[in-house]
Order: sequence, then C-alpha cells, then structure tokens
Amino acid sequence: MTENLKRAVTMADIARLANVSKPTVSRALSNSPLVNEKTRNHVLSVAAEQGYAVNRNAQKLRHKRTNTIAVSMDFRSHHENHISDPFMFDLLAGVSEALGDHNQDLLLCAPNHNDAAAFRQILNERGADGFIILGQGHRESMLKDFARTGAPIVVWGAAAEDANYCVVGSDNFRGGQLVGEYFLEQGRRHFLFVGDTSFREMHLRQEGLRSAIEAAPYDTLFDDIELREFSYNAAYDAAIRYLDVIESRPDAIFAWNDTAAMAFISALRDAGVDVPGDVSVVGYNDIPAAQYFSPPITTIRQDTHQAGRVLAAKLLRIVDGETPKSALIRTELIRRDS
Amino acid sequence: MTENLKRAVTMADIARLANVSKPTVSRALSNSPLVNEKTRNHVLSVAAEQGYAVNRNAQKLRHKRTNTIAVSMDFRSHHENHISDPFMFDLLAGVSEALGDHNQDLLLCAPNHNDAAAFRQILNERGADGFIILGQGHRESMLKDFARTGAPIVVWGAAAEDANYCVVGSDNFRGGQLVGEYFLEQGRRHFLFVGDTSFREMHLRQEGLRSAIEAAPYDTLFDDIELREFSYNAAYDAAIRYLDVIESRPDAIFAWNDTAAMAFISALRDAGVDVPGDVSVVGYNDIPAAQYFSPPITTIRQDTHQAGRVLAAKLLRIVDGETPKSALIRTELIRRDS
DNA sequence: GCGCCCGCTGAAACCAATTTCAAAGGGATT
DNA sequence: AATCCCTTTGAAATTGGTTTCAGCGGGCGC
Repeated sequence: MTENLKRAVTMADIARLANVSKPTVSRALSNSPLVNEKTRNHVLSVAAEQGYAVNRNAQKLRHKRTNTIAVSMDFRSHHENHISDPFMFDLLAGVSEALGDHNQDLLLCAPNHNDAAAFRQILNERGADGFIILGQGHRESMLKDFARTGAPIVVWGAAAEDANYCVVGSDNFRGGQLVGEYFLEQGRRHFLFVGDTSFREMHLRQEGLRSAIEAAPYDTLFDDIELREFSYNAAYDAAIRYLDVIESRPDAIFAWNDTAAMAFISALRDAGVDVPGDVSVVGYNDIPAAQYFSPPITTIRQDTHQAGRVLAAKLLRIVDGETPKSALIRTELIRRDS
Repeated sequence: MTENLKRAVTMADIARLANVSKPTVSRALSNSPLVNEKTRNHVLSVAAEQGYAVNRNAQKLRHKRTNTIAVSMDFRSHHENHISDPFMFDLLAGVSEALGDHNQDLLLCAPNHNDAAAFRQILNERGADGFIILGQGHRESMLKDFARTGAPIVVWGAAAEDANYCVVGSDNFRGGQLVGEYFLEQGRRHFLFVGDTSFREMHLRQEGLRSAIEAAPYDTLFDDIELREFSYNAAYDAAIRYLDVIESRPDAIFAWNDTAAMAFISALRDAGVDVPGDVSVVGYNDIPAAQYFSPPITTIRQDTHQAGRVLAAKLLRIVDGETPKSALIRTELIRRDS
C-alpha cells in the first residue's frame, strides 16, 4: 500500500507545512479576498503538492448548507410493475448532469416506505438540502404532508391545482393535443385513449387529445381503456380483449407510453390489422426502442436534459428560501410510421 | 411554515429534555450496552417525540467510516454514444438495492474527467468509503493507477489477468459459449460475431462463441465485424455495408448487445433476408425491448440483482481491509424466436 | 467494616473544517 | 510624531456528534 487510504492530511497539516494558520488555509482555499495573493498561492501550492482535499463532512457540518440533493427513484415499484420504460433513467441522467453543474452531490435514494416520515428521515439523517422526487404516482397526499413539514422538494409529475409543492413535468395536455392534431391531419375519426387516468399526467394527456379532436370538422368517436397494469404483457392482453369486444375498430390509438403502444401494435398486427394503414398508434416518451420497432413509433418526446436542469434549478431556489412556480417542459411530436 | 425546515433539535436538546447527558443519549440511540434499559427507553421516547434524527455529517466526521459509497455512471458517454442500452440502469438499480440493504448511502457521480486524480478527488472530497465503477470501458490503466493509490474500488466489467482491483462482471465467455451451443443445436454453420473486441468483455464473448463452435461435428466458418460505434444506426449501416460485400451470408449472428441485434435484424429483413429462417441473430443483456421486438430476440440475461449484491458485498469487504477475488455473475440464455 | 468490582453516568477531548473577533503591521493623513 | 485606517493574520469558539476516562454508588466477599 503506497499510501494510506484514509486521508491523513488535514487542513492543520497544510497550515503547518505552509507556516500559516488554519483559518488562512481555509480562506486561501475558498478564494476569500481576506488573504494575501502571495500567501494564497503559497498555500495552494503546498496543498496541491500534498494532494490535499477538504473534508466535505466537516464542511457540511459547519456550514448549514450541505450541497447535497437527495433524489428518490422508486426502483422497487419500477421492477415490480415491470415498468420497462427507460424514460425515468434518462430523467435521472438529466438531473445528475444538472446537479453536477451546480456542484451539488447527488444522493440516490430508494425509500422503503412511501410515507412522509420516511422521506423526512432521509432528509434529516442524510443531511440533504432538498429532495427531487422522480415520479409523483399516487402519492400526492403523502407529498403534501411532506411539503407541509417545510421540506424543500421538487416533484416530477403533473401539478394538482392545490399542490403545496413545486411540480415540474412535461406539458401532458399539450402532448395530448399534439397527438390529436397528428391524428386529425390523417383524417382519423375513431379515437382510443389507453392509460390509467387516475394518474394526473395520464388524465391530462387524455384531455389534451380530447380537446384537439373537438376541433375536427367531421364527426368523431372517443373511447378509452383504463389500463391499470404497466407491463407490456398486460397491455397486449388488454388489446386482445378489447378487439374481441368492440363493434367498430378505432383508427387512432394514443397509448400512455411507448411500451404500451408497442404492445397494442403487436396485438393489432397479430390480429391481422394493418398499422398504420388501418390504425395509427402513438406512444409517449420516445424511448430508444420506439425508433427501432417495426413500424417505428410516432411518439411524444420530452426534453430530459431541460427537465433535469429545471428540476435542479427550482429546487436550489427553494433551498434558498424562494417559492418558485411549477413548470412545464418542452414537448415535441416525433413523426414516424405508426 | 409549521416547523423550521432546518433541523433545530440536536442531541444536546434531547439530553436536556431527557435530563441526561449527551453521551448517554448517544449511547442510548446506538444501542450501547453501557446504558441502563430504563434510561434508554426514556431517551428513545423523548427522541421519538421530538422527531429527532441524528446528523449523519457529524457522525461521519467523528467515525472514520462514512457509510457512503460512490457509484460512477458515465451518463455523458452514454448519451454521446447513443448507448440506449438500459442494462446499465438495471445494474444501478441492483446496486442501489444492495447498498440500501447494507445501510450505505449511494452517492451518484458522473466524473468529468477520466483520470485517476478526478476519481481520487471524489473519494476524498465527498468522503465516500469506496467506489463502485459501472463500466470499465477502455479505462483499465487509469483504474489501475486509481487502485494503486489505495482506493477501495470495485469495477463492473471483465478482469484483466494482471488487474490490481476487484472486478465483477457477467461470465462473458460462458455467455458466448451458450450462444454458440444454441447455434449448433440449430445446425448453423457460418458464424458472425459483431462487436468491438478491444473491450475485454466483447473479446471474451467472441472467444466463448468460438470455443463452442469448435465442438461442431461439421465444418464451420467464423467471421467478425469490428463495430466501434454503439448506436443503433451505426449497427444498421454496418450491417448493410457488410451484406453488400460478403460472398456467402452467415446463418448465425451474435451481436454484442440487443440494440445491435435489433439493428442487424432490421437490416437483414429490409434486405429481404428471413430471420430466423435464413439467419439466427442473438443479442446480449435482455433489455425489455428484446422481448417486444419482432421477432423477439434470443439473448443472454445477466442477473442484475445478483450483480448489485456482489458489487456491494465485495466493496464493503474491501473497505474492511480484505482483498476479495474478482467474481462472475450468473449468465443465462433466453430462448426466443430470433 | 473495609475494600473491590461492576454497572452506569457525565465532563472533557476529539473529529476537520469555518467564523468571529481581536490585533499586528504598514501606509496615509494631519 | 501621533492618529487613523486598512489589509492581513491567528487564537479561540463553533458545528453535532462519539469516545475516553474518571467517578459515583451499590452489592459482594472477606
């Protein structure tokens, strides 16, 4: 072992070696104007030569600010529900990048329990300044409780009218509209929305779709399937069951995400239906597989980089005591062949 | 604001309220046998009533152990290379779960620079006990340098013979063998390996494939394409170019991952080739899209949960001063229709 | 009755930084 | 020459825990 793995060199060591006091070293390292240029350079060179790095824990203890943001990602339910949608991970990547740019540490958490107390405890124990919660799900009331304790949080999702916390999400209503407009361009008449509208995001997508097709210059039909399971197989089965029951087939299907869209397309094709000839199917999220699928899937893309930046920026403002408004992220229709 | 968001209540407060001293509170909370049963219960009830949570930063400062593990994930190159393979994220999920079970905090890092100094700095500054590095890539010599500084690290990848650090990865050689055996079952004769064998993992997969087909009771042909770009489109283009040039078409293709397999299948089908009739194509990783693709892709699945557990367990042993051996993760052939 | 040991408790030191506050040194002003 | 001020510095306090060490009181053995 060439060098002891526990950092032996502390600020006091640097001070001794540089023939100055601890506070001077501290000031030199933090670019304080209180220290003389020459002294600073000397201290910095000694520090560099010793391979010194400040102990962030001591720093965090002393400052009230920890420069650490907790990010919760519900891997468990992700896995249990067979949500294979990599979108959440793109979002995590965006958040990671944005937090890095703000020089914040990212503490990745997968809370065991979905109650405000568990979240509160993470915040206190781990000493994070705030919490980015990826995915609101059905936890709105819990999050409300959590926010009420004064916890600085930002949530990815869709804002309730009476939310007491900052929500950032894609413009789901606009997303639905874009899909509706796309369908109308093609002269589609019988629309089917597939999703679980008990999720606010899904409800908005449905409403957006509906609002767009109301503008149709001809008669239309609107239908929906409430799909409460998230797996590909559940969606496939639902499609088969649905096709069995209906009298007139829809010619335009908007699925809550790309995986469901793929499942519906597969089911339709297996039943001998031509996609997109007979039916157009549109997804959401633009996961990578969407473009490789055959046919490549028309879908709504959300800018995950922007999302990450906005989530990080809002939260840091909240930590600073401001109360920024909820925000919507760019939403874009990606035209493919489905 | 019902309650001040900065934790006002400290151990000293609890001590005062419980009419004991700070050390007694500390001992009570950590279940030390030094404190009387009755005292402990009293202290615990006061703490609970006050919603007290220890300040981990202070704890980390005092203990030498921080109970924090840094995990590096190269989102940047992930994005730049259009690696859309969600496998790495499954791996992250596995690691997150395993670290949680060991009561370790997970610090997610995306290092700016790929040099040992940058990694060393993260370890020192952020005060992590060790580093899990997801993806070895071409950084072996850097990692060697890093390990030489005494940094406790575990790397996901394939171990070099002379590695001075612990490597955990799937059994790539065995994975290649499984694919080879699968091909032989079907009587395939002309094999094509697609990947970048400058990556140790890929080389092993290739060697595994080769070793399996050497057992063929008939004449075989072995070919490979060195594919240095990772995107679907690059793979598709490579396939088209390759089909243009070759004289006899392979009837068994092993692609380095599922995305490349999908690209090859698409290219083949677009060229009028029947998959799996004329050619069998096998991927690696079993990403969700593999089963939804048409045809569903035969692939190698790696147990990401086991991977996470092993990575975490090895690293914690290293932190404790042991030097565990590198390890291989279960690898399994998933038979589908490609 | 004396000494010993054991169980339990708290005062003070410690971890590695930052911040407050006092003061030294030097230059400018009167 | 005395005063003032400004730049630069360091001693000591502070952050919230844990650990060391000394001590107190009671039970037990002799």
